[in-house]
Amino acid sequence: MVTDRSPALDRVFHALAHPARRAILRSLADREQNLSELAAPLRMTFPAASKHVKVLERARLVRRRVVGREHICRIEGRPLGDADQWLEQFRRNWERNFLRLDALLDQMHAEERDRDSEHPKR
Amino acid sequence: MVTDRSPALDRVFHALAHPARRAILRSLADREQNLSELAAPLRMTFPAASKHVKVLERARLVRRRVVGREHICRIEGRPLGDADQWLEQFRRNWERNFLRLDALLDQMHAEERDRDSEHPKR
DNA sequence: GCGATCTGTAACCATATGGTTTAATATACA
DNA sequence: TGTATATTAAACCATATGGTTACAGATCGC
Repeated sequence: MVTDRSPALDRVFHALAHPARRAILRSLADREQNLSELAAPLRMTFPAASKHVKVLERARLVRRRVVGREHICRIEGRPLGDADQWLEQFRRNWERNFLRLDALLDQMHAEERDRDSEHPKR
Repeated sequence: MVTDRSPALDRVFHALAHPARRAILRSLADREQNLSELAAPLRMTFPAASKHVKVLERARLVRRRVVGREHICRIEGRPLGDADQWLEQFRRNWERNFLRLDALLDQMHAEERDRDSEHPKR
């Protein structure tokens, strides 16, 4: 069971809530990249891009290793799976309740038909 | 194709990034509820809870209709599906690249074996 | 060693977020 | 008509966010 009270989930969804950070993730889906490579396509200064990577790291969506002067980043998939799982579980729950509502409506219609056949209008 | 630059997606993920808002959604998954009912279980003042509902509305995750003095809220599923879709597409992409990496490693190992068989060490 | 490169840190700014308290508005009810 | 109820709005506060510029450290290549 995925609870709503989860600082980890807070950080993951917050990390996903900015287009620059989603772009960084997408960029990293192809291959590992260092900070300069990640920052280049973003229309902002390097420090701003660096902060976005830090947000992704706090959410554990990205890990970095330092090689010489380069900081090489890669995606960590598990937290993304957590977000996925929350959404999927939620959606399932919700759809189940929709089905329940449908069943209720069917039942009401059936009862209505029963009443009509017992006490025909005509 | 889901793009990274999407204010709608920004709002959805941001809305999901707070435990109170996830709790509200979960509560609404069971049944429609007015603001007082939604606010009751949250450990915060009514106005604070009301603001959270507004955030969910801005993300189009929740719709309200006014009946007398009550504001009755229900979930709107489509934007949640968008988030789901982004995550799913992203995950698929990422896993595909992982498979590609596996294939590359297999290929490298195969070439290594070929070299070894052409030039045996012993 | 020296200059170019990759990154971090600090200081600053405007705005957003998440909460509070208090007051105002509209509706239901007796 | 008056009172309780459901909700919004306004004012305020502390902190976070997202961006900038300027500077400080490492480290690579010559």
